[in-house]
Amino acid sequence: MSHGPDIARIGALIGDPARAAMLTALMSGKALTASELARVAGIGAPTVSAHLVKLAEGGLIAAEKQGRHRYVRLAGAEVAEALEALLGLAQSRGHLPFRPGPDDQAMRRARVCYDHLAGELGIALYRALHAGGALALAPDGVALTDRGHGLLDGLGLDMPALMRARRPACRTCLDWSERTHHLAGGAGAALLTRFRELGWLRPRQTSRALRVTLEGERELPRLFERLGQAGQGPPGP
Amino acid sequence: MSHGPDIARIGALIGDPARAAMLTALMSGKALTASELARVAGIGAPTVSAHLVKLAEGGLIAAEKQGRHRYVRLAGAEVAEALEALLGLAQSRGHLPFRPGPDDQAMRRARVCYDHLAGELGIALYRALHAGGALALAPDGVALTDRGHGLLDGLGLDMPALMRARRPACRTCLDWSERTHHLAGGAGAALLTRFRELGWLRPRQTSRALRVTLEGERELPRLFERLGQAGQGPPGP
DNA sequence: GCAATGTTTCGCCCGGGAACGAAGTATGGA
DNA sequence: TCCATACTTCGTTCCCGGGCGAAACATTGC
Repeated sequence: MSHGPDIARIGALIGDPARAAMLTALMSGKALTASELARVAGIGAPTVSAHLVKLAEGGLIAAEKQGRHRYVRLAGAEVAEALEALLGLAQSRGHLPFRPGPDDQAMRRARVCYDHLAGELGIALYRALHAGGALALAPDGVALTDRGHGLLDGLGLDMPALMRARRPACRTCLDWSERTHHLAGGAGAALLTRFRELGWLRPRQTSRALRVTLEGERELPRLFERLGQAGQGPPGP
Repeated sequence: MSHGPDIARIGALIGDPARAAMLTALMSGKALTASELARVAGIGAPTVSAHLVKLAEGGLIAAEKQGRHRYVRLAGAEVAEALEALLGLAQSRGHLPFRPGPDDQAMRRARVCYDHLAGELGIALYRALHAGGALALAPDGVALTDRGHGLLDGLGLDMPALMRARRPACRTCLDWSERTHHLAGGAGAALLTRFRELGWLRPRQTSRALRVTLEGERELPRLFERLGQAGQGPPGP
């Protein structure tokens, strides 16, 4: 009898189409209400309620009552990472949605992955940071170099808060559409927030895909180039 | 309606206890026969046959007839990585096996993760390589430095073959028991093979856990120290 | 050839669980 | 206070899918 964690319970939770749709919707990072999830999953309110109980028992979601609404979000970045890994596997195995619609292209361009940026833009950001010498390998993953610290500070991120947080500043996450890594962790989240503050990216109502504004189209490539060129100088520590 | 890959199909495949047991057993990297899988999963031969059809249709396993046996293995490193991610999530969510037996401790010490080393020893290997400056951040993950190339060559790995292969030499994989990264990819696989050739690690019949031989107990820590100290010199490129 | 072993196909049973309608409970607003 | 909204609980239905036994099929060895 083989040992190890009980993978089947989690698989079964994700394996139901309605629950999978709900979890995928929650990958937007937004906290959704039970009735919004019902609409997303195409099922009735009682059924959603039952599903939420199971997902909560399984530790995949966290719910919070607020007035007469019940706001639901993913239980944490860990859950999001595992879901993203599964999305990647599904993608590579050809388990695609009914038909790749126009939304699909928007998803590949830029989307929210729990709380950070994914898709082509997410990859470009990661590559630029890497090229600029902002990232270094740490014994437990990726870490910010001094130069990276300076670059992000220059972008207006609240670096003291980032370093104070319990959450690791840098993580990597396997991007399902690009099949390579993008930046997650506290810094990844802060960067996405900043891009929204700057009006470069806007969330959509219906999907995880992000809309790139005109300013974003102009400024983001410029930023990536600037970050990447920071690496032309002498290498950091 | 949210878009993206169809995560539910894969979840459902993994969500059945029998199939989950089979997949977990296949994480040993060994190709198992249908009847061996039946014993592992505790079900009859006809049921296994049906499961194998589904897993193959889902792209999770690859089967190969050889005489009157049917050898089954995971469809690739991608599948193994996603399963390991799920194992990690299950672990962190407290979805543990019935009781943490003695096997459990062996699993945490050293085990096979598809074709490379995982567990405490896997982490120690990764840390040593990192400390020794053998690994560097690449735009698409982790890469071997020149020094790393030399170190592995010194260990007797067939480096030309490794570089020639289509498969990336370095990947990282999230270790479920240690909650941090270990080395996967071609180099990870080659290192495990080498440790077995050297008689430091031996596979077990029943589980993914590896037995550390007396030589292994003596030589592996020594090796890790040697690798780590390589980094004391001037930093590589 | 025949027996032994390994795997698949077929037919059947059965349980779990997903879904809904209706009724019950909480919250907010008029 | 009374209604509307949001969610949950209960009871019921129904179907999907896992499981097995028996038999068919395939391969090896004697």
